[in-house]
Amino acid sequence: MRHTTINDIARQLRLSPSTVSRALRDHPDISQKTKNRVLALATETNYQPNLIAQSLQTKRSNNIGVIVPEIRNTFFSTVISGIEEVAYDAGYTIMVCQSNDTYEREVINTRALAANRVAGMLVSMSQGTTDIEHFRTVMQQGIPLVLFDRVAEDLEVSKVIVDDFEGAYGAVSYLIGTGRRRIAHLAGSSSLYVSRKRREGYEAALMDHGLPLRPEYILGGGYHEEDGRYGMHQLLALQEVPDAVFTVNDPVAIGAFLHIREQGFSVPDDIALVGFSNNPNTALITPRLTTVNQPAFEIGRQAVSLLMKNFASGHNPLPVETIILKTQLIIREST
Amino acid sequence: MRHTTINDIARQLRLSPSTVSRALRDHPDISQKTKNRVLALATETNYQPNLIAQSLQTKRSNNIGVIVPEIRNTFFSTVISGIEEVAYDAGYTIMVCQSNDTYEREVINTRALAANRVAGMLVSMSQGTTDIEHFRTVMQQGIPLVLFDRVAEDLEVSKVIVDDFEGAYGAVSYLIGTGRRRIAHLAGSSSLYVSRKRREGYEAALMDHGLPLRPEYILGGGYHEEDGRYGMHQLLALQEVPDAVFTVNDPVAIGAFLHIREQGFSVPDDIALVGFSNNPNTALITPRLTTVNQPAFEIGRQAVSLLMKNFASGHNPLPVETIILKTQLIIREST
DNA sequence: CTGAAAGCGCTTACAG
DNA sequence: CTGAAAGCGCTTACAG
Repeated sequence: MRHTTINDIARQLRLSPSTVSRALRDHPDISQKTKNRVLALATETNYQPNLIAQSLQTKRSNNIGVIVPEIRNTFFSTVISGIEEVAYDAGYTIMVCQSNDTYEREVINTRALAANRVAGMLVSMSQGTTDIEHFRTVMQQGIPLVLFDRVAEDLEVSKVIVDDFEGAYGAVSYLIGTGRRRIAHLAGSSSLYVSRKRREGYEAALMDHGLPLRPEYILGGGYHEEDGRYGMHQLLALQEVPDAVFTVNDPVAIGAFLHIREQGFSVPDDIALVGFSNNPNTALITPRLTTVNQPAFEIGRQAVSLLMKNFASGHNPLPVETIILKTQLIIREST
Repeated sequence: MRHTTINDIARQLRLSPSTVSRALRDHPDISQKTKNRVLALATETNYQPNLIAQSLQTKRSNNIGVIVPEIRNTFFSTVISGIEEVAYDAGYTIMVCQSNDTYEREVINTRALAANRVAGMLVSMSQGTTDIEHFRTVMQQGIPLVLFDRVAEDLEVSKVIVDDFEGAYGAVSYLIGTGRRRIAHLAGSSSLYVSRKRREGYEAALMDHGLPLRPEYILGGGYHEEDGRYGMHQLLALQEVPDAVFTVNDPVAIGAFLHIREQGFSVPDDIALVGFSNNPNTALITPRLTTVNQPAFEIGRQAVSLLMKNFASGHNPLPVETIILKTQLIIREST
């Protein structure tokens, strides 16, 4: 017998389990004397309520599910920190899954969390996800869902994002303002809404300043350092090498930077560079990288808060809400 | 009615819940025909077993609790990635808590996870923890526990660590080999076993090479960038400024580096620098930082594996085991 | 091959 | 103020 139960306490005190249960939750009906006896024995036997049993009974869970592409990735781990922070204060524990950027695993993750009857889910989509039926299933099961950063455009669900278009537009406009004319874009995957928005911001900035859109300057790819290296490798092979590169995120910017340096070019003299996210390590590189700040911790906080608002609303579902946080161009030495 | 239950299926098929339960778990007693009917309806109604109810009944949980000082901190988020990877393959989901490096919150975290009746716990201790009674409680409750990286010396429990002494000894010996003689150490908190071991390695290396131990060269502190800055600030104020610094971890090394640079000194010309962990961003700084590699992802993998070995052993507890992973000195440009 | 019954550890109307 | 009973969604001896 490892864990003390309510029945153990009831037996020892010659009370009914109902009374013990009420005493433990400080029900007004119960006499102070009984409460004291129960509490004393509970402390003595190190009683801890079985949350599993409690959840089954009350149909309320104190767990929140989180799915991200990769836990080790500064942006996501910072978001998770923010989520945990707020969840902790509200008495929730988080269950964390990673999709490894694959659709299959994301689907399995949503199933596992649903089977665990989490109170709600917070998801940042995998790069490989185009079918969003699994999210519909989650919602049909009555599990509140909030998407953050990597969201699905055509899913009617609450979201927390940043002004990706604006952020990209501002970054590219700034590059143009510093005299750059041949600005390339390492764009990530077009399957992700967030990437499409950033690309649109890039394109709009060029057009608004009367610069041509050159297809060879827009390269798709992934979101990791190696994708940045590879993309940069391709750009350097061009007839007319770009004089600036705006990347879909910071890891790609860092990969691009490393490749540029290895090839003997200089940032920013030969090529200016702007990333997206403001991961801490962008400030560590020499030259320190210009980047678009994304408030990762705050995204996490807002996402859980939004989710918990749904818990509070009971069974009448709240209207869908999209929170758009402001980005900010952090100008440093790579531009 | 959101989630389909076994009873729903039983009613529709005019079967008993027991039969449905058996059919679902492919029990040999049940006829193939019945199994087919059950499975078909289960799929159609999108039945997902209620893991909560299952856990309560079987007294087995498919959740593993993880407590780290901080989720956003490359080392820990990488360990968590490793944990999730192995846990996922074995059908477990992880519940992640952060102690924010405080004892109080660590205690609350262990309680919350115990109340959730996790199958086991994986913990890296907070800086503020000296009393380890809460871990004893966890063990008394029959919850397998494995400590990693930041472990308690006098707790009889399985652990996954690296050869901290060796790692430190090797790093400092290397510094001595390159001609450095005034080697300081930013040592972290002496409450942590891991820090004491690294410090011992530092001291042993000095002594073995006939160098004096200078108290003013050994500075306690925390584990973050700002602690490195502050420690370095103090070292630079010394009569005789050190010509090398070995730090308890990489964030501290980075803080020290930034302060050195801001003060107009050069790494490694004026001061050589060695960190500990080999966080990815140490390779991003110019000059790239020499550091002691700690296999973070592997630490995570080994820790869960050890934990799961305990699940398998049933109620006869396994002998305590300590896995010591090898470190490796990564020589780069800061030395 | 299938079902009735009991129970995992709780909570909560309903009585008294 | 306290207790008996039912039930949350499952599983598993025990019968038949």
